[in-house]
Amino acid sequence: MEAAIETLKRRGFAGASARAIAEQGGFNQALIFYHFGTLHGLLLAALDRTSDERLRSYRTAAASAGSLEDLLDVAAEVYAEDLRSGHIKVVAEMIAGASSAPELGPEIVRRVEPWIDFAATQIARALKGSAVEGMVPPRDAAYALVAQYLGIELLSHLQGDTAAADSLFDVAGSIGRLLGPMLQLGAAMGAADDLE
Amino acid sequence: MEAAIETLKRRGFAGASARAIAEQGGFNQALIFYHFGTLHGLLLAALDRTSDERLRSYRTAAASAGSLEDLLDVAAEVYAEDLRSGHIKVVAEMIAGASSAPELGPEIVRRVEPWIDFAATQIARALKGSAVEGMVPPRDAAYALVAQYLGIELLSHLQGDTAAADSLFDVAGSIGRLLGPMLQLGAAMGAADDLE
Amino acid sequence: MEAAIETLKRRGFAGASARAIAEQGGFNQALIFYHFGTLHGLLLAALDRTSDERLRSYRTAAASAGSLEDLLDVAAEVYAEDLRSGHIKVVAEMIAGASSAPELGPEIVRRVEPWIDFAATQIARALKGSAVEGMVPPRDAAYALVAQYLGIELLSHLQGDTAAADSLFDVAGSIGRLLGPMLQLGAAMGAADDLE
Amino acid sequence: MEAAIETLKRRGFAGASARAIAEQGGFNQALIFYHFGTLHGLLLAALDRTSDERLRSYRTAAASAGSLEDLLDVAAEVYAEDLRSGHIKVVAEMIAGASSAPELGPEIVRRVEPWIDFAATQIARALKGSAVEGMVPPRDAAYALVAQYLGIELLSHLQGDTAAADSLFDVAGSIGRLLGPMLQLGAAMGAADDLE
DNA sequence: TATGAATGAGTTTTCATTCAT
DNA sequence: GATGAATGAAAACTCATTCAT
Repeated sequence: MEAAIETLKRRGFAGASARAIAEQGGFNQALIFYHFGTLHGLLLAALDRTSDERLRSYRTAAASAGSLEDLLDVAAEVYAEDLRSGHIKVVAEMIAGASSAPELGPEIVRRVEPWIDFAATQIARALKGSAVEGMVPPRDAAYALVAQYLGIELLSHLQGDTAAADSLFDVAGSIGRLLGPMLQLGAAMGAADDLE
Repeated sequence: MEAAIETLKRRGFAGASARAIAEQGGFNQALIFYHFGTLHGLLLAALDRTSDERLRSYRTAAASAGSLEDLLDVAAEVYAEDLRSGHIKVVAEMIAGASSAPELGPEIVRRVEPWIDFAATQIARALKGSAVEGMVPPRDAAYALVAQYLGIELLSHLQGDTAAADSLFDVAGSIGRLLGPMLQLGAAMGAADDLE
Repeated sequence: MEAAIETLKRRGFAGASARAIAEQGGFNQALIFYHFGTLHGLLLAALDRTSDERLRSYRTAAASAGSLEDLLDVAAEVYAEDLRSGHIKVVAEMIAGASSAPELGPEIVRRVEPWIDFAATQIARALKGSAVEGMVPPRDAAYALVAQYLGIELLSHLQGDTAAADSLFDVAGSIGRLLGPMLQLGAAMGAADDLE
Repeated sequence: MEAAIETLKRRGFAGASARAIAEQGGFNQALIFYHFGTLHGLLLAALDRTSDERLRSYRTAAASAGSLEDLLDVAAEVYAEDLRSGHIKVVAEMIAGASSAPELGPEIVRRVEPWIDFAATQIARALKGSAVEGMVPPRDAAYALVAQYLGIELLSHLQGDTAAADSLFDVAGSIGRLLGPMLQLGAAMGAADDLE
C-alpha cells in the first residue's frame, strides 16, 4: 500500500500500473493480485489508508481550535502540509481517475463522504449562533469546500507551482477575520469537545 | 473534434482513445493522425473549440450584467447550462488527464489562463469601490473560483447527481445578496461596457 | 525521382516511405502512385536513374585510363566521390532493402548486372597478357569487386566514418603498384578505345 | 532467440517484426517485451548469440591452421558452412537493417568489432615475415575482408544462388597459392598457438 | 496532372490478469 | 506468501494505397 501511495503521488492514476507499483515497492506484480485481487482493490485500500490517517490529523487539529481564528489557522496549516506531502494528490488522482474506471466511482464516493461529513461538522460549529446560520446549509458548504480543495490541487499541480494556492489561504484568513465579527461566526465555538 | 468532445464527455480522458473517438465519429482511427498528428493534438484542438465557444458565452452574459445580483444570476445560469451540457466535463477531464500525460500540462495551462483572466476581470468589477477592494487580490480569487468550478464538476460527476452543485448556486446567491450591500460589492458596476 | 534518391540517401530504404518522399519533394503522396503505380516502382526508377548516371561517369573515367596505375587512380577517385555524394548509399540501401521486399530482388539484380559487366570488362583489360590471365575469371573478380564496394559502404555507414574506406584505396593502390609489374598486369591496356 | 534468428534468416530485418517472431516461435508477442524490453533488444541478443557461436568456430578452425594454405582452406570451409546455414545472413540483415534504425548502429558496431579484430589477427599472422608486411595494415585488410563477406552475402542472397560466391573461394585459393610463395606470405605461421 | 481525405492492415509497446511452481 | 513466465486485449501511431474531385 505504501508503494501504491508513492506511485500515485509520483506518476498519477494512469501511471499507477501494477508493474509501476511493484517496481516502486520492490516486489512482484503478481503479489498485488494475490493480496488485493484487483489493481483497483489495492488502489482503494491505499486510498483508505491515507484518507483515514489524514482525517485523523484533521480531526485532532480541529478539536484543538476554540475559535474561528484558530480554525482558519489550523486549516491552513494542515492543508499546506498535505499539499506538499502529496496526500491530497492521491485523493485528487483517484477522483480524477475514477472517470476512466466507472466501477471505481461508488467506492470513491464512499471514501469522500467522511471528509464532507467532517467539514460539515466544522462549518456547523462555526456557523452556530451566527447571522447566517439559517441561510447556509452546512453540508452544501462542506461540499463546496472539499471541491475547492480538489480543484486547487488539480490546478496547482497543473501549473507546477503552489504559490497561488498558498496565497489563497492568506486571503481566506483575512476575509474570515473581517467577516467573522460582522456575522458573528464562531460565536458558540468555545467548547471544543462537543464534536462527533 | 465533435467526436472527440463527445467521447471526452461520455468516457473521460482515459476512455478517449483513438479507437473510441473514431468509433464515436464513425470514421477510421488513422484519420485522427492524418489531421491532427497526435491523439493529444486532437484532444487539445477539441478543448480549444469548446473553451473558446463557452468563453464567448460567458463574456456575452457577463457584459449584460449591470449589478452584482445580475452577475450572480447570470453566472448561475450559464454554469448550470455547462454542467448539464457537459462542456465543463471536457475541461475537467483534460485537466485531470494532464496528470497522466505530463506533456499536456503546459498546453492546458495555456488554455485555462483565459478563464482565470476572465474571472479576474469580473471579480475586479464587482470589488471596485467595495470595502474589501484592497484585501482580495482579483487573480487569487479568480484562481479559487476556477478551482471551485473544476472541483464541483469532479465531485458531482463522481456522485452522479448535480443536486448539491445546484443548491450551491442558490446559497452563493443568497450570501451574495446579503454581503453585497454590507461590503458594497458591485458598487461601481453600472457601466457594463468597460470590460476588456 | 530526385526526391526519392534524396530520401534514400538521408533516411534509408525503410525510411523512404511515400510520405517521406512526398515531403522531401514538396508534392502530394498520391502523385507517386499516379506516376509510378507503386512505391517500389518509383524506387526502382530512381535506382535506374542514379545507376545509369554513375555508370556513365565510371565508363568515361575508365576509358581515359591507359595503364593499370591510371585505372587504380581513376577508380579511387570516382569511388571516393560516390561514397561522399551518397550515390553508392542508394544502391546499398536498395540491395539491403530488397531482403524485406522479395519481389524487388529480381528487379535489382537486373540493375546490378551492368555494374558487374562493366567491372568484368575492366578487369579483363587489366588481366590481358598478365601471368594470371587464365587463373582469374573476370566475372568472378568483378562480382567480388562489386560486393566489396557494397560491403564497405555498409560498414563505413554503420561506423559513421569513412576513414577506413579511404585508406583502403591507398593500400589497394600500393599493392597494385607492387604486384602490377610482377604479374605484368595491364600489359596490354594501351589502347583505351577497345572497350565495349 | 532461436525464433528471432530463424525469422531474420527467413524474412530479413524488416520482416522480423514482433508478430512474425512470435508466430515463428509459437508464443505470444508480449513475451518478447517481457524478456527483452524491446524488439531491438531481442534482435541484438540473438545477434550476440550467433555471433559468439560462429566466432568460436572460426577461432578454433584458425588455430588449427599451420600454414597459409591451411588458413585459406579453413576459411573457405567455415564460410561455406555459414553461407548455407544462414549465420552470415543474420549479421548482414542486422547491418543492413541498422540503416533504418539508427539507434542500432553503435550496438552493431560493437558486435562487428570482434570480427574485425579476429580477421586482423589472422592477417597479421599471414603477413608476418612477408614482403608486404610493412605495406598492408592488418586492420585495414581485415576491414576489407569483413566488408567482402558482407557484400558477397548480400549479392548472393539477392541473386538467389551461391555459385559465384563458391567459385570465388577457389579463385582466392589459387591466387593465394600463387602469391604466397612469391611474397613469402605465411612464412612465420608455424606456431599456431601464438594467437590472441 | 494533382490533391486532400480516407482506409485497412500493419507496427511496437503496455496493460491487468492468470497460473504453475 | 511469493515468483517468473505467459497471455489476450488494447494502446498510439504509420504504412501503402485508393478515390472522388
